[in-house]
Amino acid sequence: MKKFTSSSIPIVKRIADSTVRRLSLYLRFLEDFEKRGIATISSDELAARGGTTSAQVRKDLSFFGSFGKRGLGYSVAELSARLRQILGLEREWQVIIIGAGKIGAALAQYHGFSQRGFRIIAVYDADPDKVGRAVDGLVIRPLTDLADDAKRQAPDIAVLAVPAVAAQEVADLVVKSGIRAILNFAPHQLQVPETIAVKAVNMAMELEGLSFALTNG
Amino acid sequence: MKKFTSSSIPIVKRIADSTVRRLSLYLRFLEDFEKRGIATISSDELAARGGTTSAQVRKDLSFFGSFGKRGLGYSVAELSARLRQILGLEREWQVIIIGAGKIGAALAQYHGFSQRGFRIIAVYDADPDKVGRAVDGLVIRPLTDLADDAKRQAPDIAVLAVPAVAAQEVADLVVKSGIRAILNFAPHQLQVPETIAVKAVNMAMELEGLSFALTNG
DNA sequence: GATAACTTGTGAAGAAATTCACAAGTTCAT
DNA sequence: ATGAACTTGTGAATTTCTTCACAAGTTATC
Repeated sequence: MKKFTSSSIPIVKRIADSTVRRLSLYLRFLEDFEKRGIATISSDELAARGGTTSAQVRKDLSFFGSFGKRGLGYSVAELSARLRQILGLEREWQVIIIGAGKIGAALAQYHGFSQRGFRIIAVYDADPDKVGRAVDGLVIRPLTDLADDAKRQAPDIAVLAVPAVAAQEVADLVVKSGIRAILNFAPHQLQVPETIAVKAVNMAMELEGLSFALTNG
Repeated sequence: MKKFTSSSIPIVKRIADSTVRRLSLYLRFLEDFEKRGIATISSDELAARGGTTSAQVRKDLSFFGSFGKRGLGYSVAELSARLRQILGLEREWQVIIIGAGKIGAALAQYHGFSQRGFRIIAVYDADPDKVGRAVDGLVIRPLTDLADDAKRQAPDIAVLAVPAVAAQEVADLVVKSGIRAILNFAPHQLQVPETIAVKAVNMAMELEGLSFALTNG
C-alpha cells in the first residue's frame, strides 16, 4: 500500500460511486454512535448497521488508508473525522436552489442541509410572479441574475428543481456560470461536460423500481 | 434463450437494480420520442440519450425478450408498452404518504406521481396538530389509523417522509400493516424483512457524493 | 509471558456487470 | 436480384465489484 501522511488522502484509483455512497452511510452511523458515546467500533458492527459485510467495509476504507487497530476496531471519533475529510465535508459548501416551486421551496426550507454543511445561499426562479417573494428568509431572485451572481458568490452546487422541459436549458446556464456540481430533481437526463459532477434524484424512477419489485418479486 | 409468449414476461434470473433503473430511464425517453411522433428508434439512439452504450441497451432488454427488428431498430410504441409491462406500470398503484411536514406535503402536492400511475390515497401524520388539516384535497389522518385503514384500502406503497428518529418505528408499523414496498425519504437505513421492497431517497447522501466529487475530482 | 479471543488489512478468488464482436436479419437503391 | 448499409441479439472477453480467507497485530486473562 502506498504510504501517506495523516493529513493527505491518496486517491490511488477511481473510486466507485457505490463505495462513496457507502462511506456516506458509514459516516451517518458513526455520528450516531458518537452521539451515544460509543468510542470504538468494529467493521462487523458497522456492516450490520448498513446491511453490508465487514469485508466490504474494510475494503471501502482501504482505498483511503488504514484507520483501524487490529484486534480492537476503529475509533469512532477518528474514523468519522477521516470520513468527513475524505468526503470533503470539512468545509462549508455554497448551494443555490433553482426553481421555487413545491419541491424547490420544500428543499429551501429543509434545514437538514445546512446542518450538514450545505449552506443554501440563494433561490432562483424564472417566473416573474415568484421573484421577490421570500422562501425561508431568502428572497427569490430572477434566474437571469444567476450568471452575474455566480461571479461574485461562486456557489459550489446547484440544485435543479425545475420542470423537466426547462432542465437542460437551466443546466447549460449553470455550467456556463462556472458551477461544477448539480443535484438534479428534474426527471430529465442532463447532458453536461464530464468535468461537471451530476447526481440525480428521480422519484419516478424509484417508484418504478418498487413497481417492478412488487410485480416481479 | 427461453421461449415465451408475447404476453408473459419471463424473469430468467435476478435482474440487477441498475438494469431496472435503466429500463425506467429508457421508458422516459421512449415516451418523449412517442410524443414527438418518432415511430422507430435504434439502441444507439436510445443509448446516446441516456449516456450509456447500445450494447448495454440491448443487453438490458435481452433479459426480457427480443423486442427489436434487425436492421431497423425498435418500434417506439411497442417497446414503451413492453417496458411499462415489465415495470408493472399497466396498473395503478395505491400510495400513502406518512409524514405531512415540508417534504411530505410537497410530495402530496406533486402531481407528477399520479400522472405516472402512482395514486396518493392518503396522508398520515403522528402530530395531532396536523391531523385533520388538508393537503391538496387529502385530509391528514392520524398515524394510529394506518393499520385499520390498510386493511380496507390495501395500499401498495408507503412513502416515508418522517424524521430519521421515527423512521424505523414507522417502517415497522407499515410492514405490520401488510404494505410491501417503501420509498424512504428519512435519512435512516431501515431494517425490514427481505420480502419488503425498499428504495431510499437520501439527499444528504447525494450532496455528499457531490462534495466528494468536487474535493477529489 | 503465554494463551485465547478479537479484529484489521489485503492479496486472491469468485461473482457480477459491462463491453466486444460478429452472425443473422432487414431495408433500400439500383 | 444483388449489394450496400443498417441494426439486433448474444456468446465470449473483459472489466469491475464483492467476498473469501488468512497473516499479522492488539487486548485481556491467568
